[in-house]
Amino acid sequence: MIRLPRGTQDILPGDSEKWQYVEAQFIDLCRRFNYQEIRTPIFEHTELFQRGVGDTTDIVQKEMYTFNDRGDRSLTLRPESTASVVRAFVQNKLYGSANQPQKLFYNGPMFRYERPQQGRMRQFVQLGVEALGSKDPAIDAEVITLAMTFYQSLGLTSLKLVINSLGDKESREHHRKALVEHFNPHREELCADCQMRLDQNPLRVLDCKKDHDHPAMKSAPKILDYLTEEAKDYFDELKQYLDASHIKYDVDSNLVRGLDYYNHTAFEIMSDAPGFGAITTLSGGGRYNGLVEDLDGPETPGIGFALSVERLLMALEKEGITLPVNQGLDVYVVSLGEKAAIPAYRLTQELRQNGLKVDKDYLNRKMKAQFKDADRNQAQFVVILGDEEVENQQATVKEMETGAQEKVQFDKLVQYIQTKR
RNA sequence: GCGGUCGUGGUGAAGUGGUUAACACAUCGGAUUGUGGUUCCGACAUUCGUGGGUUCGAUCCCCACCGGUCGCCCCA
Repeated sequence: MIRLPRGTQDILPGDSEKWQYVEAQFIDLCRRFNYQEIRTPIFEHTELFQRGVGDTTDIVQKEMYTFNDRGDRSLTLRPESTASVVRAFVQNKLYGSANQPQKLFYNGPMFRYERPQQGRMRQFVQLGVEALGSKDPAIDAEVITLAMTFYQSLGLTSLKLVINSLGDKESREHHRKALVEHFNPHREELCADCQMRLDQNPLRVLDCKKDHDHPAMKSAPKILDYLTEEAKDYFDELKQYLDASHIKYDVDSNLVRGLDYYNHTAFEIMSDAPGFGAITTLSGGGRYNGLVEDLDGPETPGIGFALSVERLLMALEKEGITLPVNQGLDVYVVSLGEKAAIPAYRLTQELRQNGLKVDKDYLNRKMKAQFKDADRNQAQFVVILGDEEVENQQATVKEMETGAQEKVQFDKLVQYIQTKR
């Protein structure tokens, strides 16, 4: 038997309805915020991610699905969407449009070669938005609000929004220097990973869980203390906007995002619902001023976020929230004997054409078994057709909940059901 | 990529080095020639993730691989 590749999953009936529901809700919310959908390819030139996501990131260094096609081009299954959206923005000259800022949303599978575990797949689905062309902190707040509103509208309550500012280029330079100076004397006491981070990306040392309790960690210089006036004002304004819309948040000066392109605003939304293991991050995002230029576009600020549908569904389950899906049939048509076969089929179609959700038996089952099937499908009505009904052109209609049944002329059947349901 | 743990029917799960692999749910058939969600009776794994090895003999022991899961790393 051929099994599916590691880290992928089949989404089967019973679950697929949840996916459809969640995606539909997201699209609806994006429309209300006036974000429009963009669809970009699932694979791109490898170089896009190397330049866009950053060569030093884990994603690029060890998690990409990269292959050469028959024309010997190096292509990569997208590990995230921001780089692709920015590429499309530049290539299609969306910056030239009168429609600024460009507010875009997307929905699709992403691919990362990682060791799978619950909530971490090699193919996973992200919903996200990108807003390009504005550096007003109000739009940062809007993006964060959109994310929080989405989760809340689905009924989630165990949410934790964490925000931080990574500052602008100047702030980061100063902070970086301070970090290196601060940690260098303690170099030998830090874990092996941190020793490497200290050279490559000192900011990440702050994110370490192993050395979390090291005294040097607590006294480490905080990025927030190194922000330029401008960056500080920006962060303060963002907080004011969030406060004004009653979005609760924690400021965590150790929040560092894994991709190179982030600056200023960074945020994560986590779930502290009981039962979650190591993975609690539901979504994350931030500002990426400079990325458009890095990808050969004109100077354009941007901010966005992405959320994982897999983790969202997990969170809903952990909180015991059931989505309003899987409604039953309006009508199940039971047919008995050869004479009823064609009339039953015809009536089934007629009911469907009138907007009703209808099914019938296709296994030539006995009446009892057909009723069980109707039950399994939570049918509100059963229409019974046998020799007698065909003879008189009258169906026997049974309302399942009450058990009451009546004879109804074939040509009155649609109307009868529509008025009774 | 590293470490731990697990892998028995559609599902949840017992079990043992030796020819009957429990049990429950689901499913199907019957009791009840045309009526469901109740009850009773019956059926349902030549097979225990895959491959190899040890053995007279392995689902049970050993090895490898595959897959799930947990932790680390990192993230969505």
